[in-house]
Amino acid sequence: MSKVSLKALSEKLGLTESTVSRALNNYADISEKTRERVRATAAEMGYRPNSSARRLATGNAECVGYVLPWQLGHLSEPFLGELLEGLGAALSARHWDLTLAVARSAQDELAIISRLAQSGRVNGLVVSRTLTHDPRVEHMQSIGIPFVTHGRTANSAEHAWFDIDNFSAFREAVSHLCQLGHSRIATIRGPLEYNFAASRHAGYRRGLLDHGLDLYPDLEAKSDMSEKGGYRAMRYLLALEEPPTAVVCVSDSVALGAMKAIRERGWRPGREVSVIGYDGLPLGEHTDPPLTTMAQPLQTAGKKIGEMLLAVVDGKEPASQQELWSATLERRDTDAPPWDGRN
Amino acid sequence: MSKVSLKALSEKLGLTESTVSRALNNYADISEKTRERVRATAAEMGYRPNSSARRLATGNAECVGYVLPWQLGHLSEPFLGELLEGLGAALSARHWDLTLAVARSAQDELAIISRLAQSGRVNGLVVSRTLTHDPRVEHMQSIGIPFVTHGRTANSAEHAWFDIDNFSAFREAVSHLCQLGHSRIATIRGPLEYNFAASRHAGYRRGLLDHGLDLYPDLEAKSDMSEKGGYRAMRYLLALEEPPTAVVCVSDSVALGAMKAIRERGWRPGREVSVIGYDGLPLGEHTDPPLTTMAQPLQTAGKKIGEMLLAVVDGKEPASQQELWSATLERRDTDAPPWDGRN
DNA sequence: CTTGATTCCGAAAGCGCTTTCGGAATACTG
DNA sequence: CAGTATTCCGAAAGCGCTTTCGGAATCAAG
Repeated sequence: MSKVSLKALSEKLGLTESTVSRALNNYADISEKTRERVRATAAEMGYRPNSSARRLATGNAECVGYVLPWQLGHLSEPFLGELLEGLGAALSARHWDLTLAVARSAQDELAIISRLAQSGRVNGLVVSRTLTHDPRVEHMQSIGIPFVTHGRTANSAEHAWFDIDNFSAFREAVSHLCQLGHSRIATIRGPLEYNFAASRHAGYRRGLLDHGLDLYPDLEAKSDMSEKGGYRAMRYLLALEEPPTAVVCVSDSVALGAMKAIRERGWRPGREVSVIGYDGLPLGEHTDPPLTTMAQPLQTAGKKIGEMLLAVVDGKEPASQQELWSATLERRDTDAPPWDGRN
Repeated sequence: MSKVSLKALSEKLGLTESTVSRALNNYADISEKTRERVRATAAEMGYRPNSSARRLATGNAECVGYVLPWQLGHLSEPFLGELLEGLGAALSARHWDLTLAVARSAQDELAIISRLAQSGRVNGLVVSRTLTHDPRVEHMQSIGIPFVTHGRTANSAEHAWFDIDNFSAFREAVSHLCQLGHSRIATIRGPLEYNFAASRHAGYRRGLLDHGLDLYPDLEAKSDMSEKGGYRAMRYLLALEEPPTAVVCVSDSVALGAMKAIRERGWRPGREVSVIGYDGLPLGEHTDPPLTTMAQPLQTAGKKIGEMLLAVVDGKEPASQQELWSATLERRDTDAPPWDGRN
């Protein structure tokens, strides 16, 4: 692999390894002249410091890890690319690496975190899809490795996190429906262990209360994060004696399933039943009809997260690295006033 | 981070570092008894060998890199998750790591490949979305780092690759349309630099020839890999004096755009114009109407690729590590016989 | 011209682990 | 029981780089 070593380089230069090393690392006690000379021949010879050696000597991995959510559904993946790209961008500013920790189970996940952290392979970690009570967070805290979570937790006051304001997003979605004239508004919520699902659900309830509406347990259907789950939940809602005239869904994929159920009944999303999803997936523009959704800004989330992690690694107080962004209503064609039967 | 070192562990055991090391690494010259004793207290003390030290000593990075395609579109990302999960699975069998190389440009990409390879950070690489003439491949070959490409190239005889049989897939798609009775079959093709796009296009042409049909340049619309591109290309096709009765699209996302154009004209995909996409994206089930597509099997592609790369790293002949999988027609609702005007 | 302050570089130790080699202790032959 | 094989472990040298420290050379100041 790496053919030219520090030794080879220094011999060619007629200098000591230590001198060359310091020259390359911009130590002050190297004359500008030799520094340039060193740089030049280093480039010329194609010298690349051996990472392992460097990391061993400095005790710095120059690398952070991203814990890949296991069993991430097809549709939830638009995050992935954006996130990884952003993370990479933030890290490459320092020439740091990004290693992926892929686990097969929650147990496995903890073990992998331990290995990565304690073997000195990474200086920090980022985990996505936090649970309200997330064992990974406690684990990382006890290990003492810098980290930032993508999503808050129950004790997020103590750590660095990046999150979208799920609560406000759903509150706003419900408010929007109320202003359109709806009063029988259902929700299809996700597993409440997930912090984002719990927040969105709380936002839904708060939105109703804001407008003086009552909470009906019947109108709160639960689902997993899949289309199929949304489909089943919507069928349940449609089977109610008095079906809702609108439904807010924990995610776009769940909303997709819900729309399918609505169409199957011979109804049309955005007519008999308004539907609002969450995520702002681009594919929502191509559904039948195009799906109204709460769009979250994820273009630069990854970069932000990366920067936050670097800050924590640099010793910044974790609690100082917290960022809350907002989702915005993206109206397409599935939200409308309650149907009057005509049209 | 890692508190317990080999030294600490060996002192506690009353053994030499070297002995402990060999015990842990299953050397034959360590008695079963002490081996067990070492293992036990190692686990007890929570010993984790320092990766950098180990890598430096062995000269083995125990790590491979995945070159993240830059500017991967939203819709093409379903691959990403599957691929990374699979890669991770294959690597974790050996406790190897996966580091991500994210680039911002083609130039950048080559530089990053060099750095990763020549600094000894990775033992091998995998790159996706190959071009027919891919500079990355030549570069990796010249550097001499093991690699496998996700997609073939012009000189794929010489290296390891994993690919889907794009040619046959499109040939089959066209054949299917012919059997439905279509004779005026168009295509929306992607940028032909991409090997997959070129293959699919060649397959399209071959499919027509198979059925004794002529090739009409007018019916070959070009597009980038986006929905917008598909939209524009379809508008062009629809504006022809005699529009096609069927169109095969280089990807599902392009097909999505095409469907939009068809709907806008007041037609219906699968009625006036049949549409066949490629990828088998799950979201295709939720479009209007559900999109017929050539589905590629990517559940285990990542794992397979990982295993192939490990084989090459192990010294297996790269040319021996080549795998071609097939796509299958997934009929949904956008393929039908030419419309007779009724219904 | 001497002294003290600067510049600049070499020497050497060490990061934490692996691996070859040799030798002491034990076991096996006849 | 001498002699040869085996087991098992310790000693030591490195992997390729960083970093502290000290000293030679150069400079400015008196």
